[in-house]
Amino acid sequence: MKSKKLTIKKIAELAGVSKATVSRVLNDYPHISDELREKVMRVVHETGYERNHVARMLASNRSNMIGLVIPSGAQFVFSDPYFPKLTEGISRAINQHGLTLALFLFHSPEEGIHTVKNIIANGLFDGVIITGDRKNDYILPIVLESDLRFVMIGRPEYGSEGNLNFIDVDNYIGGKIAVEYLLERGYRRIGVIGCSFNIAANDRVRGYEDVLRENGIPVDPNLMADGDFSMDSGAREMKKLLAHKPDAVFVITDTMALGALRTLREHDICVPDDIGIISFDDLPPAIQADPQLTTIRQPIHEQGQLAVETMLQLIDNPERPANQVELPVELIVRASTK
Amino acid sequence: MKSKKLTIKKIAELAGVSKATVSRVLNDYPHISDELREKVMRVVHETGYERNHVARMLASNRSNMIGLVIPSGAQFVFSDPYFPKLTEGISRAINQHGLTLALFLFHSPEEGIHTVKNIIANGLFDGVIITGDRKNDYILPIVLESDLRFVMIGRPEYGSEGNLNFIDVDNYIGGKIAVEYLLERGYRRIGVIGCSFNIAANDRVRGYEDVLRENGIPVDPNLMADGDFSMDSGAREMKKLLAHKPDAVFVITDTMALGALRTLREHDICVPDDIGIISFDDLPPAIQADPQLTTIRQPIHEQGQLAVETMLQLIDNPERPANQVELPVELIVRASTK
DNA sequence: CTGAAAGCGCTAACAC
DNA sequence: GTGTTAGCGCTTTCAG
Repeated sequence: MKSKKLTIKKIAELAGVSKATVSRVLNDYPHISDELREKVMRVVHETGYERNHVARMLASNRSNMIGLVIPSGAQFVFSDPYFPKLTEGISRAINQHGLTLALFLFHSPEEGIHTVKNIIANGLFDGVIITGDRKNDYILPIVLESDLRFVMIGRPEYGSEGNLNFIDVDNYIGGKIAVEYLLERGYRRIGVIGCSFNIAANDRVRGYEDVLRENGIPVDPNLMADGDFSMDSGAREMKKLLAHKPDAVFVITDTMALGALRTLREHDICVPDDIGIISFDDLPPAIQADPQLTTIRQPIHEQGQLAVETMLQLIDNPERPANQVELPVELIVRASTK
Repeated sequence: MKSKKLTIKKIAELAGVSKATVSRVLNDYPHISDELREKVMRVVHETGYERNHVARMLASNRSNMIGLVIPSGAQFVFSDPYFPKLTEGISRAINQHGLTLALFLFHSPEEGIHTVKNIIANGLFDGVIITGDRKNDYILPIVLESDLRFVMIGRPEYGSEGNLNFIDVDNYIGGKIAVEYLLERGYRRIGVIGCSFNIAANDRVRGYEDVLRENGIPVDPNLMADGDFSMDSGAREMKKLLAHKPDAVFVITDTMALGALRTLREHDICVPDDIGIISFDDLPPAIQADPQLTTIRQPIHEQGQLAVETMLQLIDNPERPANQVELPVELIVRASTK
């Protein structure tokens, strides 16, 4: 237990300079004589002095803390590996830039609203990264009212992009690629399991519809099911779809695809021979599945990285035009399609 | 965009009292006249004033921020649902107590050491929760040197508990229960897939060994495999075990059990008829598995909750005797045992 | 029970 | 280039 009480003042005394000089040295200011810089740094190293974050925050109005807001009900957060992976990517970037990451999970919309209002009010964070591409997002309106800096993971609803910063993924193209591949492999009665309340999911389904139309195949509502991102919903919706005998299904999430696979197994329907399955994400479960999933890979890690970098740019220059990115996706062929 | 610049000073003026009084009201001080209290609160509500966190921190030397340190390589963090669930539980408790949670993931030991040193140095956090029950923990020694408050999730190595605060789970008992159940169901050649570098895993395996001995069954090293918590290691170790023809295996983690199941499926070995599988955790994959896993449930959520509460007690009273808890576990029978 | 005033440790003008 | 001096917004003695 060392009870240090080193302040910038003490360092200044020891080095025989002013507090201001110490501060400048520590903040890498341009015009300082090498002599003083060295003198200060020596004392700093000898004493093991570290600046007090809080005092810096108060004086500089900058905390180097970024919040990660995950409004989705907490149940999603640990039932779908998407969020852990995203968090991991963000954390990596955060560490690289010497920031610290605060995590906000909500267990009810009320909690979310309350917490976000708090974040805004106490002005502790340099900015927040907001995940979730739900339609009717309840967080966004609150944040928009404030002057809290934020970047979104996933796009806002079409038409309301304004000059919001967001990092999205090419969900629409991904949907097209998936269905095009299915057609290419000879599948014809292609179903889809989507999720109506999610923007990304909608985009993927839109890709599905467009490809069918482009190929002169009618879009059959009977072949379109509506899940909720959970594995169970995948299983349930697949069951419904089965009644209409699809020969392939585009499940817009690996996790839901796992559920679909379960249903298929229960019905002794062979994948990929009796029915082809293609999904979206390429998370670990895609490989762990049996058969391994053909899927559209989205660069989750990169999304996190980019979100942090965008945040940093935003902090440096609040006036810069918004960063609106759509990261490319990639077809990964495995064993769930023939 | 409302550009509020409400300070305690302004509130004091509006309410016609001193800053100190406002501060006292806001901090629920005991002896204030109802009249003043009310006057202040009215102004606060009307204006929507919120205290500035940072200023409070500086003045009070308390941040209400708790760090969650997850030293395990980041790959574990998103390949095993354990951490997401733990994080979720902690987050819930954090929110309930009006704290904020900072998340620290490391991508290399160096990063971990550096970050932890930083946490200690800048004195920003009221305390940290440290997960991971690795033997030879590299974080612990650093933290012990400092006066940073911390509570561990998972126990430290035996003999070094001292007066450390930790929230563990009854891994040893869990191991015993698992193997006792296997014996009860008539299995006799029982193998185990453990993990040598993890304390919790060791405890579970110790339970395994002891039950066998207690029942006069020799502990056969050939039936003991060493995984690393990954699904792949489960698959790999099961393959090795197969050479020695176990009729049941206690896999000390759901995730590894999933891997084991994969191997078994590949070899057309039927679970639970040809071989019984029992695991530990009871995470979502346990239900998603085919067959669903008989497993020992550990209360991950509760662990998080307790860790936060312990932290809070520690902050209030640093001198209190250490809280060393072992939460009970529970047998959950499903379909992977006959 | 309430107010005045002194900091918490640092940064950021402003002078020199 | 470097030092001086105000604060940042709040809590917390210390009087009264």
